[in-house]
Amino acid sequence: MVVTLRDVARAAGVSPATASRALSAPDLVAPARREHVQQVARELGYRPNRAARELITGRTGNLCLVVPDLENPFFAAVAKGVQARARALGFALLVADAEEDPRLEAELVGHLGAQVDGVVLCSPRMSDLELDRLSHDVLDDDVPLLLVNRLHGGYPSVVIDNADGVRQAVRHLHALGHRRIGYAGGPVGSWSDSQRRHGLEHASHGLRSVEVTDLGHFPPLFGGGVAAGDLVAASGVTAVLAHNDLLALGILSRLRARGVRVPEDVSVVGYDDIPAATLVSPALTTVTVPLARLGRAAVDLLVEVGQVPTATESALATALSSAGAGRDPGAAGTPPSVLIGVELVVRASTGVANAQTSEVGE
Amino acid sequence: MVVTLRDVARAAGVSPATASRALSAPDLVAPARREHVQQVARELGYRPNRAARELITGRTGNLCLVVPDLENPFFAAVAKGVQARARALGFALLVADAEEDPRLEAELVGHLGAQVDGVVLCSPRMSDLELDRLSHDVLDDDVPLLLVNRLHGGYPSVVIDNADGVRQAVRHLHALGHRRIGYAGGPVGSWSDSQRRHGLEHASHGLRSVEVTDLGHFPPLFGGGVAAGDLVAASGVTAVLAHNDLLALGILSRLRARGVRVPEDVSVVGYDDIPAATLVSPALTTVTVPLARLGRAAVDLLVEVGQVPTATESALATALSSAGAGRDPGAAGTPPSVLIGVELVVRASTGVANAQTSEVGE
DNA sequence: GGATGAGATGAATGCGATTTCAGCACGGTT
DNA sequence: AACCGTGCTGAAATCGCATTCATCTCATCC
Repeated sequence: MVVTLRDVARAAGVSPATASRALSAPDLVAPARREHVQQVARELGYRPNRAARELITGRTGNLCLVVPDLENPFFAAVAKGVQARARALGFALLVADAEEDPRLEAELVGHLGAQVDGVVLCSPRMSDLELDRLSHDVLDDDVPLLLVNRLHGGYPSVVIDNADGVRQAVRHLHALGHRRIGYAGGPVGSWSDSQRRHGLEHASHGLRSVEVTDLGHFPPLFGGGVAAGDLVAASGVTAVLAHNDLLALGILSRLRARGVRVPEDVSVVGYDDIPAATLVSPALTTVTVPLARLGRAAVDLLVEVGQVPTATESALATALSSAGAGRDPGAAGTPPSVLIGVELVVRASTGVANAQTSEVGE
Repeated sequence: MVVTLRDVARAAGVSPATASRALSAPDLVAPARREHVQQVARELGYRPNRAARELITGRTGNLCLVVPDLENPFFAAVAKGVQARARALGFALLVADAEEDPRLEAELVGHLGAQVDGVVLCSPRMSDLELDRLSHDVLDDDVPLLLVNRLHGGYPSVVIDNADGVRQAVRHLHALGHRRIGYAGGPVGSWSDSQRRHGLEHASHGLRSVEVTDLGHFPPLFGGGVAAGDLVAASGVTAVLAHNDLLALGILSRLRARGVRVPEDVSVVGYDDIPAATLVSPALTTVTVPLARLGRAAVDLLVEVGQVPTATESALATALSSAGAGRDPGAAGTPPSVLIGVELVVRASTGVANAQTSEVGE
C-alpha cells in the first residue's frame, strides 16, 4: 500500500540504513549508489513517514502560532506572514485562536508546544507572571518560545516601534497646527498601549505647547471607538490619536454621526493600517506596520535562537538583513529582540487645525 | 528528563501494557488499579508522545485547512470557526495560505495531507480536473478531504446557499421599486459566482418586469469595485448587487467620489457581511453568511465522513442539527453536503428607487 | 466438583525511520 | 609484509507507545 524505506531499500538492493542515508545524509553514500537509491525512491513515490522520523529525531517540522483573535485583521496579517515564512523554511504551521483569553492562551501554548519545534506567541494577553510560568511548567525546555508585540525578559521577541510611531503621528499633528491632542487608549493591561503612552508623553515633551489629553482606555474595537468618539467631541481637542485603527474608525463614525467634520473640526489618526483604513471616507491617516515583515522576522528569529534545523538553510542567511528591522543582539544572556520600524501614512482624516480652537494656554 | 509510559508503569508497579490501557482504554483495567495508574501519571506529569502514538495508530490528531488568503476577512472568519471546532473536538489545526494560486493549493494539500487526519479545502481556485486529481495522486486514500464553498462530485462539502441569498437581495430591491438591477460579478472561474449568476437569473424570472444587467467580471476586491463603480454609473441601473462585500465597498466608494448618492440615486447590495460592511457609511446592505457556523459544520462533516475518531465524541452528536444548515445525505455513494442558510441584512445602502429612472420598458 | 468462560494482566511484537557500531575493502605508509 | 587510516556498508538497537496473544485467576453453571 504505502511505500516505506524498507521497500526502497529492497528495490534498490541496499540495506535500509544505506537507503536512509542516501536520502537524508547523501554525503555518507557513494555517489553511484546514492543516485540509484534516490532514483528508486522517486519511482516508487516514497514519502518518509513523519511520525517515525519525529520519534527518533525529536523534531516535528512544525511551528505553531497563537494569536488572540484570528478575525482581527492585525493578527490575520501577522498569521499570513508567519505562515508564509514558515513554509518557505520547510515548516508547517499550527494556528490557534486564544479568543482573547489569557488562560486559554497558556493552555494552547502547552498543548501545541508539545508537538512543535517552536512557538510564536503573538500579543499575549497573559500577565508577566503567567508568561514566566510558561517556560517552567508548561513548555518543554527545548521548545523555544518567541513573543510578538510584547517584550519580556527571558524570551526573544519581535516588537513594533511604538514610540516612534506615536512620535511621527504627534509631529504630523503638530505640524498641522494642532496643540490639543487627545489619546484614545487601548485596554488597561495592554503592553503595546503602555508603550504608546510612554512614547506619547516623551514625544509631546519635545514639542512646544502641545497638550495631550488622556481620553481613557477602550476596547480596541469599532465599538470602543464609538464610545470614545463622544469623549473626543466633549474634550475640546482638535486632534485625536487612537490606540489602533478599529478604534479610530469607531471614532470617525461617531463624529460623523454627531455632525463633527473630519478633518475640518477634528483630525483623527489610527495605528496599524489595517485594510479597512483605506475603505472609509475620509480615509484614515495611520501608522503603518509592515506586518508581513514582522511575521517573517518572527519565524527567522525563532528558528535562529531555537537552533531549529530548517530544510532550506540558504534562505535564512539574508533573513534579518531586511531594511527597517533593527536588531538588538541582547546583552550576554539576554535573548535577542527585533524592532520593526513603522511609518506614518497621511490620508484624508487629518488636516490643518482650526485656528479658533487650536490655541490653548498661550 | 521527560516522563515516558514506562516510567509511569514502573512507578505504579504495573506493566507498560497495563499503564497504556489505564490511560487510553480505561475499561480494560480493574478500577482500583486504573485509578492508581492515572494518579501516578498525573503526579509524574506524564504526557504521551504524539509521534509514538501516531506511528502505531496512524492517526495524528491534526486537521488541516487550506485557504486562498488568510488576510481576506471571509477566510479569516472561516478559519476562526474551523479552528474553534477542531479544538473542541481535540484536534490541532494546521493552516496554510495558498496565495490564490491553484498550483500551490494542490501542493499544500499534498504536503499537509500526509500529516493530518483530514483536510478542509476552502474555496479552491483549482479546476475540477485538478480537484479530481487530488484524491488519486496527491492524497492518501485514508485522508478525507472536504470542500467549503465548492461543490464537486466525490468530495463531501459545505456550501453557502448562494441562490437563496441572491433571491433575497433581488426581492428586497424589487420591493423597494427597483426594476433595473445590475450585477457586478466575481472572477471568471469562480464557482460561487456562477452559482450566484444562476440564482440571479432564476430569481429575476419570478418577478415582474425586473431587468438584470450583467456588468461583467471583477476581481473580488475593493479595487475591482472601484472599476465596477463607473460601469454602474454608466449603465443606468438603479440598484447593483455585488458578488461580494469588498467589491460592493469599492463601488460605494467610487459612486460617492463621482457624486452619485447612495442610496438616493443608486442602491448597493453586497454579499458575505464582512466586518467592514458596518464600518462604512452608508452601512452596507448585504447577505450575511454565518461563517463561524460554516466552519463548525465543515469540521463536523469532515470528522463524520472520515470516520475520524475524536477525543470528545459527545459533542459530535448535536453537531449537524443546528438551525439553518440543511443536510443532503446524498444519494447512495454520493458524499453528503451541507447547505448553509443565509440572510439578508438591510442597512443604509439600499433605499426606495427613484421614480424617474426606475420605470423601464413598460 | 470439574468444565467453562469472563476478566485482568504481562511479555512480546511492531509501527518506520535514524543512528550507533562493527566490519569490510582498499590504498598508502613504514 | 604487516599495519593503519579512510570510506562505505549493513546488522541491530533504539524512539515511545498500542496491541496481540498467552496466561492466570475466579466466579459460575451443570
